[in-house]
Amino acid sequence: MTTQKQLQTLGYWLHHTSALHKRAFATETKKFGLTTEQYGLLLQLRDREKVSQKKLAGLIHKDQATTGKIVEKLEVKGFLKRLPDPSDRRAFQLYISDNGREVLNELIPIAETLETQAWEGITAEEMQLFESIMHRLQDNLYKKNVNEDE
Amino acid sequence: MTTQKQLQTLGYWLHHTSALHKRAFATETKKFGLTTEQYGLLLQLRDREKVSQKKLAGLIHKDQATTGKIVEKLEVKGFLKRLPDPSDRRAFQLYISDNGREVLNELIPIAETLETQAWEGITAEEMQLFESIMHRLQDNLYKKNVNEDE
DNA sequence: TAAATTTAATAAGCATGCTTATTATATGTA
DNA sequence: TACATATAATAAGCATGCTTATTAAATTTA
Repeated sequence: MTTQKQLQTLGYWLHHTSALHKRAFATETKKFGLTTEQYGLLLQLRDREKVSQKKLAGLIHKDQATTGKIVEKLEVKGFLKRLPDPSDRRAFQLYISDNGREVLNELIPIAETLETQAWEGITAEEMQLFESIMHRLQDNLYKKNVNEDE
Repeated sequence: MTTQKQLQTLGYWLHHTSALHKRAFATETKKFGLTTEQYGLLLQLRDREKVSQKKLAGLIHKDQATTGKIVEKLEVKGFLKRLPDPSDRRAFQLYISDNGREVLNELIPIAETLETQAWEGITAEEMQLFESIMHRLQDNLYKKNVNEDE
């Protein structure tokens, strides 16, 4: 609408829409006290065992330091366990806990409902195209991140 | 690809793609030391005068506290000025500074180039559809944020 | 006008996210 | 084996972003 918006369309849309989604998730799941990031991390652990934090960081597309902080919080809440890696004393082996599975069982339907509501009025074809465009955007942006190491 | 991804498709895509864009912007503009948020805020001030922080927060879709922090950083860097509002002693009137305009003149072409590169291989029609889907997603998510107050 | 309520900005506390540095441990090479 | 290098995790510092509380000033109302 304004000239300004034109100038930062993609960044504005991605960031703003992402923020709206994050806020909606927070509202819906307030009583569980998990952020979208903690939820996403737990999901990755659900069907995996002995994952190191380094490996997990790759799975959730975050850096190791950030991943470590989120893991720490989930451990304090009792939703995952950090066991020593017998073959590498620097590393942990992460496991989701029973409490973690239980909270996921509550959160997953909420996340799915939110997902459904977010896509309301959007056809399957449109979703597919959206997905395909997102892939290309990610590829293009990923190349920019990788190629230009200072 | 995995079951996990299915479960948080939208949140994952929005957040991850947004992060890729933000990192690319940071890489390209490293020497100016402005974040995407600071850039977006300055853009909003470019063609406006006497904007309060409250008003500005609405323009950039952020809360007042966060907006205040970003304004503070831009003021320290000399890219905007905070003058007292003569009609309301609680409020400021914000103005972009000459230095702010100069840094925008450097940043805008970089942001535009990044935008072009991000959309590479995506047709004008696809962009339009993407935009339209984003609008609907935002509408749907916005309703969720507004309607369910506690 | 006086008291109650609202409002603009800020502060404090916490979570994510990035970068750089540190520590302890592994691995590779001489 | 000894030394150099690489690696997993953490710490510290800073920015965004949210929530709740505070302060001073504005507005409403009684």
